[in-house]
Amino acid sequence: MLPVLGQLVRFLRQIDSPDNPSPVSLAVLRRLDRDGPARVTDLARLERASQPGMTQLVGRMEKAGLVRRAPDPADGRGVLVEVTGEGRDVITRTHARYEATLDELFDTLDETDRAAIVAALPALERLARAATDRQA
Amino acid sequence: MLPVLGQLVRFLRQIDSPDNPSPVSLAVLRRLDRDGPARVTDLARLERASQPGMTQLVGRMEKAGLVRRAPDPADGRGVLVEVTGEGRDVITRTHARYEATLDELFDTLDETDRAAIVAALPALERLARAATDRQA
DNA sequence: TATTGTTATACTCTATAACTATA
DNA sequence: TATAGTTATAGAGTATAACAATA
Repeated sequence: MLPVLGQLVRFLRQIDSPDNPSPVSLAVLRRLDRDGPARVTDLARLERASQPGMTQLVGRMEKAGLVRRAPDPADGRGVLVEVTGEGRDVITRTHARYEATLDELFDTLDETDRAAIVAALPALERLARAATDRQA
Repeated sequence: MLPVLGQLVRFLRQIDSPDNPSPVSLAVLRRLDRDGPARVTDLARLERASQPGMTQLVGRMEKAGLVRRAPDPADGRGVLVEVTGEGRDVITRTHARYEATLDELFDTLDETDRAAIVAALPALERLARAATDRQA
């Protein structure tokens, strides 16, 4: 199972594009889009990155216009990171690109295989959630 | 489907360990173990890396004792890269670690979900192969 | 000339340690 | 003192360009 997943994801990652966000960057964007603004410390913890690493990533993303920083009104030490419209566009474009490639591969399979994968998706999603929860 | 795969694999990658080979490094080790010695150029092509990148990766792996280099008797320009016993040990340990973690997650699912995933594995494997073939 | 591999160089990403500002 | 964030610095990983050796 493991080599299967590894092959798939390394392939997806190699889909080149002008604005190819790193996996962590995309994960941060998706999280901000889904859950709203978050502090650097929380992003670092949730994405299993160091706090300085997250500061730097957020810095690069801000420079690229994907997020913006604002002081946390509730805590003078804190910073709230928020996704921008351009950040949301990147999420949309990246997902569209990946989905298109996946669909293309998917179409090379026969009906039986496609049905088996579709039937397993909810279970795989729960497996992924178990993995995520285990981290926290 | 994509976020599911992304979550799973990023999680697996975060399993920390004293000797955590990079994904490409592990892929090279597995290939050498499965198919025998290979030239740098072929490894670069097969793993979608640049030739200098593969030279450097093989250099690091050789330094770590995972592979050895030997002149290609059939071509004075070529170098044959071969996995060592220690390299095979790393494959075994890494897979064991990953499989153990996957099993642990797997056990949190109910019987229906587990069956669905098991049933989809051959299809997922063909999907991964389609991805790999598309590269070549 | 073409191919194999390496070296030179640079850039991205990430980490640990040291520091600043606020609680 | 503890926490939030940043800066300083270093290392892994990978790329393109230039080079050396062999076909």
